[in-house]
Amino acid sequence: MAYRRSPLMQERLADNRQRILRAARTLIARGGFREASIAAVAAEVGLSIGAIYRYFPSKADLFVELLTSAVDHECAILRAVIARPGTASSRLRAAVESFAQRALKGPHRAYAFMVEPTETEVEATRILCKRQFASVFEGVVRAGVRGGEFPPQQPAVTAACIVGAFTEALVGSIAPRSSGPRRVGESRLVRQICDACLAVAARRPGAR
Amino acid sequence: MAYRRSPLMQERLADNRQRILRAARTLIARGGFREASIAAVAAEVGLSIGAIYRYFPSKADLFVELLTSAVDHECAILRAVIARPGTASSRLRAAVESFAQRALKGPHRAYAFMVEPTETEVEATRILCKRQFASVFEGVVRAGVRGGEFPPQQPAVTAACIVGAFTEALVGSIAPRSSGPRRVGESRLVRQICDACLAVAARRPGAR
Amino acid sequence: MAYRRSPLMQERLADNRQRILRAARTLIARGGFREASIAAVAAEVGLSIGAIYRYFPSKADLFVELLTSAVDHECAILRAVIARPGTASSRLRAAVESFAQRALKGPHRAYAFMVEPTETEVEATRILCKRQFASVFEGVVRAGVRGGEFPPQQPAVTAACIVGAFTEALVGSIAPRSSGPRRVGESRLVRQICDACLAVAARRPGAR
Amino acid sequence: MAYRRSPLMQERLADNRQRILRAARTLIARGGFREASIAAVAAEVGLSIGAIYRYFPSKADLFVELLTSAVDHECAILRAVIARPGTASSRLRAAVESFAQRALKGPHRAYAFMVEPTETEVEATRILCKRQFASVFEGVVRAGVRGGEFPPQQPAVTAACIVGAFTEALVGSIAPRSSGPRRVGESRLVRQICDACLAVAARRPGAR
DNA sequence: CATGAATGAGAATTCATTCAT
DNA sequence: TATGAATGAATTCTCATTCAT
Repeated sequence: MAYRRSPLMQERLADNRQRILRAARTLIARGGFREASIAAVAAEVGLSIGAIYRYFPSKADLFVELLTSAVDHECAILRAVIARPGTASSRLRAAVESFAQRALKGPHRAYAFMVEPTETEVEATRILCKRQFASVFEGVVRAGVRGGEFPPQQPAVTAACIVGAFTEALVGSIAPRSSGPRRVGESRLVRQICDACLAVAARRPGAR
Repeated sequence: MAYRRSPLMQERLADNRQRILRAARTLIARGGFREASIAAVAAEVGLSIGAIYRYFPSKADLFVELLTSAVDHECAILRAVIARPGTASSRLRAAVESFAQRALKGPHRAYAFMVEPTETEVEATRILCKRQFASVFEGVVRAGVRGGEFPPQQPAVTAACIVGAFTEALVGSIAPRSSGPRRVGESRLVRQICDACLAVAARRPGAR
Repeated sequence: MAYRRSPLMQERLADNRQRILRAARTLIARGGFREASIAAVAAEVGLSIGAIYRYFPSKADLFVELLTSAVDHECAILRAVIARPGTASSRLRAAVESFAQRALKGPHRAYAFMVEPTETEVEATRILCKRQFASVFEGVVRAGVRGGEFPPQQPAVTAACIVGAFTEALVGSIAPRSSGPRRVGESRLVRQICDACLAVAARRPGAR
Repeated sequence: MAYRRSPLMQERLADNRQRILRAARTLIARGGFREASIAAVAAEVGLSIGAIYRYFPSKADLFVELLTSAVDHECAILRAVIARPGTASSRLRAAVESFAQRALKGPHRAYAFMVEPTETEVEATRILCKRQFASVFEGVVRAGVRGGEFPPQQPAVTAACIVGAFTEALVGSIAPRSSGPRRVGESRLVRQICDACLAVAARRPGAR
């Protein structure tokens, strides 16, 4: 006698998880983690506060998943870019360029994901994510070393340096309130960042 | 006329500001900004909450000063290192090495100062600090370019990449709870980071 | 679909705003604004502190609304009294009498609303309220002047004097802790106050 | 062997009480009671916080005395004005005019003394002060009644109405933030206020 | 006798989480 | 099963008053 959920409704329900994540992303893009209270997320999705807790056991869990999925997504894109044929150098450059261009599109969001803090639990996840993120780059570097394109090195360290380099260079021109005058010349910025990252991988070991 | 403070008391009073800053640093090192509530700081110094406000008008002021002084101190050291005679390359390497070695001593602290987020006001200060920090490196890079040691480039971007590279490489292996297994080989890590940073400055402009 | 609130709950909820206002009024009547901390109000309603903030964004807002609604209510009554047919004199007298009789019922409350100071924001509202209040009287005075019943004058000043006169005369015999012996003869007091207010409006310009 | 206080110093000490009161008055004139914390008063006099407590057992006591002395002073002036020869009417008018002109000179201070709130203890004093203040006016009114110049009435009520009338009319154009456009025509305002107050005393009893 | 650092008891406000309906 | 009102603990900040020196 009860109403059956219409397929549409069913899809909507199945979708709720995604919609919540999407809403959280929107809020973060709008005003950083600080603006993304559970109440705000609920309002943004059009669900009740309680409903959020039906899908995520705690706020931390929500944000952990958010971070994880964002990084997963980003990594997938980068892996695809890297999988294309070409030298390690060209693929590394393409990956950095790809990331940089996306980050410059949605500054706030990139900032939050890369840098802005939250609860301890989320923080821990961010570190894991960064590692995962770095490991994508580690892949090309390692390939380049194997192929003799890059000199011997610790690819993990190189990858960390690369990720750090472009993050910092982007965040510097991205961070909130940094209504910088240097917003111009994005394409030049991107090129320089790519050069820098490539140089890190292609570096020649220095003096003892 | 008036009572003179006993030397002991006088020292204690003059010291309180420093003791508060020290306590805050301790707490930050222990658990990040998150653990450093005014109440916690007060407890750590052995003062009342109200007493903290005799020395700092607000929590933000306390942390801003903390950050500022830490960065000032760090910058002074780096500037001294950079001021020594030698090629731009050797001086850049020396600066990176110097920073890296210190960061590896107090990982948590470095993390909090470089990366961990806090209130908006402090965050804004961090951005300024990072710029100041980067400008030190920008100096050597610029010198190297002028001297023909490094190719033409935007020193500001290079400096950001360098700071990002070593921060990430250090903090990545350092971040809270990351009781990593890779704690080994610190000297090798430092060497690689130095190589990477030098490479960024000495890079050859790429394709396109 | 969703659970429906029981009518009882619904009423309770709809009522909470009013209950909070009522509680605040009670506390003010008991001990002035000073006794009406958010905590006290919460305790009086039987809600948690946080709950108050669901209904009012800040303490100031609560009190501003309290003041505004009290004055609105009072003004509505007075306007009704004034709207009745009759000479300007009789209507002015009726309004003052009406107010006086009500004020004598709830002395403390009248005191708090007319005189007791609070936070700046509320204070600002009180000034607006007083003006609104005075403007009601200004209306009759102006009518009386137009009709030749009262001599030419600045109705705004007259209204302020009238409001001041009856407030002081009432509050003076009313103010907190003034368990005065003069509580007697209320009807005579009211009559004298009415006479005084009428005289202000009907006054003949003096020397100079 | 101890240093003897120089006469100058002695005077200074004897004066401290007055200097503290003066400082408090200054602060109140500058920003109302809210700005007059014990620390601020101490700073203004150039004494230590502790020293204030040597002269006044508590903050409330300080402000009570402040209020009392201000009102005493004001009353003395008014009494002198009233003591001059002339009809009750002319003397009443002169007193109101005298007060009004002084109030318009130092708006903030008058506001604070007449209206702005403080601790309960001070509040009680304000009421006493107002009564004392009113009793000065009560005097002339009574004289006028006795001399047949004013009709029979309760002089206490009349006095309250008079004090209320001019206070309100003045405070209305005086209250903080009321950067009113009507700051003009002060002499006209004063005249109207005087007329109103006289009318209150000279009123004819109205309808039953 | 003076000093002013220190206290400590509030005050307002925020928000993740729970639970009666 | 969904709701969102209610909770309550945490946090920052204020200030009159005390008391060791």
